[in-house]
Formats: sequence, C-alpha cells, structure tokens
Amino acid sequence: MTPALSLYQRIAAEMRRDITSGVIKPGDKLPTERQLVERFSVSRDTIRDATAMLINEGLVERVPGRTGGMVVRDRVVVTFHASWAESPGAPVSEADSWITEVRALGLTPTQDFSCRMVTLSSEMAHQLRLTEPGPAVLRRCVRYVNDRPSSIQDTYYPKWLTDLVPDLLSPEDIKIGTTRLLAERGIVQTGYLDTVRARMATPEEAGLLRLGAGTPVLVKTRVACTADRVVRLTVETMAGDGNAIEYEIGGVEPITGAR
Amino acid sequence: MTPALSLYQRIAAEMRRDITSGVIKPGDKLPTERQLVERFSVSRDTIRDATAMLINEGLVERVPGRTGGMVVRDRVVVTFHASWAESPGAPVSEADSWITEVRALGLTPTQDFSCRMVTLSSEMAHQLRLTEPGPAVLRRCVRYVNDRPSSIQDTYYPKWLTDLVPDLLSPEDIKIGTTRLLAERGIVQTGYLDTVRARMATPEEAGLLRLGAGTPVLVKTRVACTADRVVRLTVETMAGDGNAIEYEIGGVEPITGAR
DNA sequence: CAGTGGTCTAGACCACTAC
DNA sequence: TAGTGGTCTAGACCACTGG
Repeated sequence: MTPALSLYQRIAAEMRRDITSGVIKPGDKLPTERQLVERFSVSRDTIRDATAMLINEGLVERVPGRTGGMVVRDRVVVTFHASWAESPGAPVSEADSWITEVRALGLTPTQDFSCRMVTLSSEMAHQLRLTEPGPAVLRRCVRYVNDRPSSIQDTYYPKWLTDLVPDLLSPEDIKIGTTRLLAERGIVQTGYLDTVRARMATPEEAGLLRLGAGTPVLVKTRVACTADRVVRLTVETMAGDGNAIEYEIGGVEPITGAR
Repeated sequence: MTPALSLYQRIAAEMRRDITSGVIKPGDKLPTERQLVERFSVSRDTIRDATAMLINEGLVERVPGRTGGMVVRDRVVVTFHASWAESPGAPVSEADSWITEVRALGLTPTQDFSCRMVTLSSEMAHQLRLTEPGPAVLRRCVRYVNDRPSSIQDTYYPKWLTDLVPDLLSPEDIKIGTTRLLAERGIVQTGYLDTVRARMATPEEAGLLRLGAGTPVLVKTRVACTADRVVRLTVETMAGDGNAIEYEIGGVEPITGAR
C-alpha cells in the first residue's frame, strides 16, 4: 500500500510528526540544515528536499541571516463573517467586523486605503453586467495583522455609480462604510453573489502579501446588486491558511447559540 | 524595486510568461529537462528549481515515463452552489446539483460511497454540540471528474440520529439524498453554518486526490441544524484550484438574470 | 566575523513506461 | 530498450545579518 517513500520523504515524515505531535512547537527553531545533514547522514540537498516539503505544506518558514533558521509557523486564523455585515441595517460595517475579529484574537489590525481609476477587463465588465469594458474606480484596502499583510480587498465601482456618488472617489477610508454611504444616497444593496476559490499565489501576490513560496491564497469574489442593478465587484485575496470565511444559511441558533 | 531575481527564478519567469501568454497552451508539453539544460546552459538542478516553481503555482504537471514530460495543466473549474440544494423543498439533492454542473462542462462525473463507524474527535464532537466525544457514522462520498478524484465529502451523523434513522447506515448511495430522507422522518434541516478555508494538502490528501506536491485544497465545513438541534457535520475537501464554491445572499436576480 | 539559508554545478543511478 | 522524470551526492560560492 505504502509506495516506498524515498529518503527525503521519510525524513520529511519524521520531522512532520515532530511538528504535528507537538514535540516541536510553533515558534521553535528546527535544527540547522547542516545539523540535519549530520543527524540523518545525507547530503544537504536531500535535507533541502525534505524541508521544502514542510515549507510547501505551510508548516515551516525559512528565516535568513545569522540568527535565522527554520521556524515552525504559528498560524492564527481570522474568520470573515460574510453573512454578518454589509446589509444596510447591519450594526457594523464590514471593516469594523474584521477589526473586531482580529482584536478578539489578541492581535493588532491595520488598514491601508487607496483609490484610483482603472480600465475594466472584459471579464470584470461582464461580471458587473456592463455591455463593454470601460473606466471604473478601484478602491483598495490592504489589511495587516500585527504588521504582516493579511488580505487585499479590491472593489470596482462602475463609472455611472461614481458619477452619482462622487464621495466614492475619496482616497481615505469612508468611516461609515461604503455600503451605508451608498444606502444613504438611495443605492440600497439587496443581494450578493459570492464565489470562493483557492489557488497558489502568483509571484506578485507573494510579494504583496509577503508570502513564502508555496503558500495558497483564498480568493472571494463578491458581486453586489440593488433590486434592479449590479453596483460593484469586490475581489478579496487572502493570505494562505491564515484566513477563513463563514456563511450562515437559514436559522443557525442551535449552532451558534451554544457558543 | 526588483530584488535581482536568481537564475532559476528568471528561467521560471520566462517559462511562466510563455504559459500565461498562450505561447504554450494547456495540454502542450514543455521541453524535456535535458533540453532546457541545453537551451539555458545551466545544470539540471537549476532547471528543476525553476520548474518546481511552476509546479507549485499549479501551472505545470510532471508526467513520468517514456512519453511523459512536463505538461501545462488545463484546469476546469467546477462550481459548488452552496445555497441551491439541500433545502428540503429544493428540486434537486446536493449530489444531483454537482452532477449537473459537471455534465454541463462536458465532463463525466462519478461518485463512490462508503459508510463506517468512527469515534469522533473532541473537536468534531464540539462542532456537533455533543457534550463529549463518542461514536458516529461517517458517510464518505468521493467524487471524480473524468476519473480523476476531485473532492472528498465526509459527513458525520451522531449516534442518536442514526438510532432514529437507521437507513443512514446504508453503504450505498441514498438516491433521494440524505437531506430529503431525514426530512421524511421528521428531521427537517433549517440552518447551515459554513466555514471555508484554503491550505496545502497533507501527504495523505495528496495521495487520495492524486494531487501533485504543492497543490492547495479548498475545505468547506458545514454544520447543519434543525430548529432545535445540530444534526450533522460535513467536511468537504476539494482538489486545488479545480473547484469553486458559490453563495447567494439575498435577491440576486439582477446578477444571475442576465446570464 | 561567523554562521545562516540561497544558489548552482556536474555528475550518478534508479523506476517507470511506451515503443 | 531507450528516454523520461525521481532521487541523491559532494562539493562550491554567495548574500545576508547579528554579535
């Protein structure tokens, strides 16, 4: 049954066991590569093949420099409550909801806003139900947890909407939340279509989110509409396995009530 | 700005450009490793470092054997419509919904069922709102697209429920769907709490789903309840970037109507 | 400065698989 | 049997970073 693991796979398995069983804990350093060469009596490349597996699985991180080494990662999971906020009557904006969640984990949330004009791809224009590609406003929110980038949220507003609500062009955070701002101007969002996917980070994303090679991203695409029109497209790219998305469907009191 | 890419990174970038720009198309074979050694005048290990990046990004697959080689992957995305089915009044079962989706893409769906008794971990018992770990029935459904494993769906039913509805112990597919079966016995599910995460596949999952190393999985956890009790826990592990999950919140006619 | 990981070489032998 | 990727070795030099 077992397909005869190769040498580096057996070494990886042994180290993986030490990590998952807790012999080596998050934050602990692994032995140096040259120490592992001695311990297992193999070449350094074989050790690097083994540790590359652990890094690809998200268990371990390489830290360069004199006091560096390989460190067992400590992944805290931040949960996005997709069903909670963003309804016009919701008590909090989507951003507030995220900030609350991060603080509840004892971590420090930060956000960076920017705003610029872009030309929509035909793919994006189609998702916004526009007849053809055209200009749009892109509002970007980069979120940090303990100063490490955690997610990039890009929201595209079609030109007809920003003509109606020029406040959307503000390069600053809109305190009350864009959903409530739009509602106050008569644009009430009543429906969302979310699509969630997982894929490997592109090199650009790995740079932006400061991800190690071999880290996945969780991508949530949200198309929002009023009773008769599509008003925005939001693409949220989240770092690796440090984020989760939660959806409630129907009444969940028996589940959440016991918490 | 650019941090001086190393040799293997530059080679990877060049090959990546050929793939994403369409010079090399899905299904096409890359040159052999030894041909690439010649073309770039580097050692084979450097070529392997470069191609390992492409494999980790999910762009390329290695195929062993005489006529093997490195092949550009063609990823078709199957979408799970999480909001559609599973309501007792829904026209189709969750399985039917999936089968329809796969067929619509011109692919062939297959499913394998199995059923066995397991002991719940304390984590799972907590999710089922049981006071302590205990026995449960695990119904597993492995799904294949064109004979390649695509997802593993594990559903755990607590013992009190299988005592009430022994049909759940059937090792065969339940044609009408378990949700409708339970509804006929008076267990009407009215709420779901879904959590979606992305992470790297463990070696076991990579084996089950026949994934190459460095492929992410999309994990959907669904806890379902009736008006007053939690009745099941479903963990669905999906292969890499070949799957997506879709949620509808509120009225989405302006979005879906235009399709 | 000393030690870490990062990169690269030039070989070697193996398992697998279509021809 | 011939050619593919899979594994492994024993070196080498580099960039980076704390003491």
